[in-house]
Amino acid sequence: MSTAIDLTIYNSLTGEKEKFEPIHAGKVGMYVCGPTLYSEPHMGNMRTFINFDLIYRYLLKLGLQVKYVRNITDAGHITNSAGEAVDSIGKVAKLEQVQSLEIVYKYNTKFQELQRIYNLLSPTIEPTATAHIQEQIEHIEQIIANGFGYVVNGSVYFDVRAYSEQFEYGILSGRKVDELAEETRALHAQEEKRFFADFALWKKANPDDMQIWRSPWGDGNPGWHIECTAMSTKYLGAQFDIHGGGMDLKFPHHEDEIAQNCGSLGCNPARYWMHANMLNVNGQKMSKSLGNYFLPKEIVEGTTTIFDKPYSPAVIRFCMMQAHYRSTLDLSADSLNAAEKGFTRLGDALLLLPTITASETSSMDVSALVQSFYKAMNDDFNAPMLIAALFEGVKYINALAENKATISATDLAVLTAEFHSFIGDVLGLHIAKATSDDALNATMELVLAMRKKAREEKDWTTSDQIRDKLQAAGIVVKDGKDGASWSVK
RNA sequence: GGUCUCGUGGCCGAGCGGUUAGGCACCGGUCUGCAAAACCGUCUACUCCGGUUCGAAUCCGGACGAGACCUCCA
Repeated sequence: MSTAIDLTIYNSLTGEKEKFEPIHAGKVGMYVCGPTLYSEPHMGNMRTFINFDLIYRYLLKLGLQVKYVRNITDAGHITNSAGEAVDSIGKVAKLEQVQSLEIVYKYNTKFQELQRIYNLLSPTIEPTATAHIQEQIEHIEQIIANGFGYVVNGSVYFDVRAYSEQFEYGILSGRKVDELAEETRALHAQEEKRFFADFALWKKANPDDMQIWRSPWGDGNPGWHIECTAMSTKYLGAQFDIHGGGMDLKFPHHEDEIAQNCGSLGCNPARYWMHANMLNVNGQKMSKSLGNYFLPKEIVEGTTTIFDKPYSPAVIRFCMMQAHYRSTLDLSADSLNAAEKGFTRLGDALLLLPTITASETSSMDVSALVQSFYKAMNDDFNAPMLIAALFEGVKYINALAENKATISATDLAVLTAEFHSFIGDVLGLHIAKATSDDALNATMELVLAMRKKAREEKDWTTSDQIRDKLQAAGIVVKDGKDGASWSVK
């Protein structure tokens, strides 16, 4: 279809929508910050991954050859609000009295399962931090050699002041180094740093650390940001096309990634920085520390206390797709119920397509409709606009089914192909077809034939009894113009 | 306190200078033995106050409100 790439992407780096031009024509390198495996990812985490899955899917739809790298953080010391280096995985491991790797393995298994449930395409590579300690060390050595890092007592820090003389620290987040000084609340335990804004590249091992690696500076652990620099460089090169992640990673994580990449290789790692917005609960960001989160599995199984019924992964995905990736989204029972009905309507229309017969001409400009699908997604992956356009198609399809509109054979083929493609391949929504259970199909055929006979004889008691008993068994009978149809609830 | 984002009809949520977003709900209709479902139609909003403009939800200023980040976070 639309072969020319006419994609616009909002670049967090410039704060503007820019025409997307890949470094290598026809190819895209994309890096997205993945989960830290010290707990099960919650629904908010999933929204980010679902959004980047959408982006990945659309890039593929455009015929681009995408190398999508999403890391798995299975080691690393982050710095908490008190300025202390913390190994969050080790912390959980200690609590549960197991080894770090057991924690990582446990939650990775869950994460992989969630990816299947929510129909996320697998990234091209999912590298882990622990498998790239050597690369991280090499980056740190280069940063030191370039004069942007210093060693103190077995730890290595990034020298923000030295860096600021040649590069702009704060280019992504809009922060100014001078202002940061006054803004930052008083921190403890950072007497090793030369400057308050310096951050750890390598942290000397504590006696009770569960995971320790050798380095030129002694035994220790990598800092929180360096793994992404090491892995993105290794798999995508010094500079690639798109770097994504959650909005909350903008500072300090992505800012520091830029600093490390510039400090080591002299360039910003990515041309386009993309940030997905947060999932809110009652107007507040869903987060572990606030405790206002629910798990992606709970909502599918109907075991969260927030919702009184389960929702299918496709409905949740659809609900999320109705909001733009850069907007916050409040997931509520109301919005999910609305999404459920809308999704059914969309799916029904899709299933109606094979029953449509072609005419000489089309009463609608199908080409324009299909172009509107592309136009929506080309505008910074505007999925809500795409869905609105799809519903234009739904109206048309319904009219066709009732012989109130016409479509040519060529247009029907195009519409069918693109409808399936945009719903299935791009939005990643799986439309359930009628059951493939032959035994059930045959049984239902018999039952409905019996009911039809009863109805013809105006035996409403039998007819209604069949309908009600089936409903109780979870099968809904719908009486249409051309006889009854059924579906499993 | 600093930096930034946002305030759209009953709800969710696009649009970001002039045209109906869309979905859900409501209401009306078609269909129907009844019901459900399905389909069609209707409703018509931009926090407030100024300004720019022929024209503003959309741009500028201010007020009020909400949220994010400021070394835990997707």
